Amino acid sequence: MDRLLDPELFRLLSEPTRVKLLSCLIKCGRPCSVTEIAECCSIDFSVVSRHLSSMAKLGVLDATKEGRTVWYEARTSEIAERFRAIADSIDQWKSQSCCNGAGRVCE
Amino acid sequence: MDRLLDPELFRLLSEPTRVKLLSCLIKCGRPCSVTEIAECCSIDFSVVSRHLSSMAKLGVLDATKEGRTVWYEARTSEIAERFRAIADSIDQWKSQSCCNGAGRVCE
DNA sequence: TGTATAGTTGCATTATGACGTCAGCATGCA
DNA sequence: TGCATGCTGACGTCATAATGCAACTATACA
Repeated sequence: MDRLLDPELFRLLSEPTRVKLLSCLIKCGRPCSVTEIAECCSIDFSVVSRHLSSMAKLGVLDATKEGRTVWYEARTSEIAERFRAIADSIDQWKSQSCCNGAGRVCE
Repeated sequence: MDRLLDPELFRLLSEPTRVKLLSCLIKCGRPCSVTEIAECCSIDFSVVSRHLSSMAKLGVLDATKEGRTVWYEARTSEIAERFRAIADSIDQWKSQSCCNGAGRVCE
C-alpha cells in the first residue's frame, strides 16, 4: 500500500492549475498541443508547458513530438487503473488489520 | 469529475508525513490517540495533532473525543470508495469525450 | 538564408505550507 | 482547589514550488 500511496502522484494532483489541465485533457479525449491548452485554459503557456511535462514524466500523460508541436494526451485508463489499485489495496489492509488493540505498526 | 478530483484531498496525500500517519492508522485498524501515534511514528505531537485534524476535516479520518483524549480512526471504506468513484468517473469521461477533434472544454 | 512558429528553460519574485516551540484550554484526578 | 495530562492554536522560521517574463532552441516554410 505504501508503494501505491505515492506522494509524488498526489503532489501533481494537489495543484488546482494542474488538475484543471488534466481534467481538460481527459474531457477532450484527444491529443492537444501546449498552445492549444494554454489558450483554452487562459494560462501562460510556459506554465502549461512545465505542468504538462511534469505530468508526462510521472506517467499521467503521453507526450508525442511531431515537428515543432508536442501532443499531450491523458493516459486515462492508466490513471483510473491506478486509483482502483489504491482502493483495492486499502480494502485489503482493512480486512487484515494487524494490531487489534495493541502493538506498533509504523515502522 | 472536477468535483471528485479534489486538490485538497490530494494535497493531504502529497505529504509523506501525513501519508505515514494515515498508513499507520489504516494498518492499525482501530482508533488511536494523538499521543499514541506521535510516539509510534516518532513525530512531534503538535505536528501529528495538526495533520490528524486536517485529515479529519476532509473526511479521511473519524475523530471521537472521549474525555481529554481524541480517538482518530481511518475511514477506510470511505477512502477506498472515493478512489473508486474517481476511477469510475474518469472511465466515464473516456467513453464520452466531448470534443472529438475540436472545441473548448476547459470552462 | 531569413523569418515565423512551438515549445523549453533560467531567473527573480511571490506564495504556500511544514515544522518546532511555547502558551493556552479543557478534562481528570488527588 | 491545585496539579497533571492530552490536545489545540498562534507565531516565527525555513524550504519548496508556482508564476510570469524573457532569452533560448528547434523546426517549418517562403
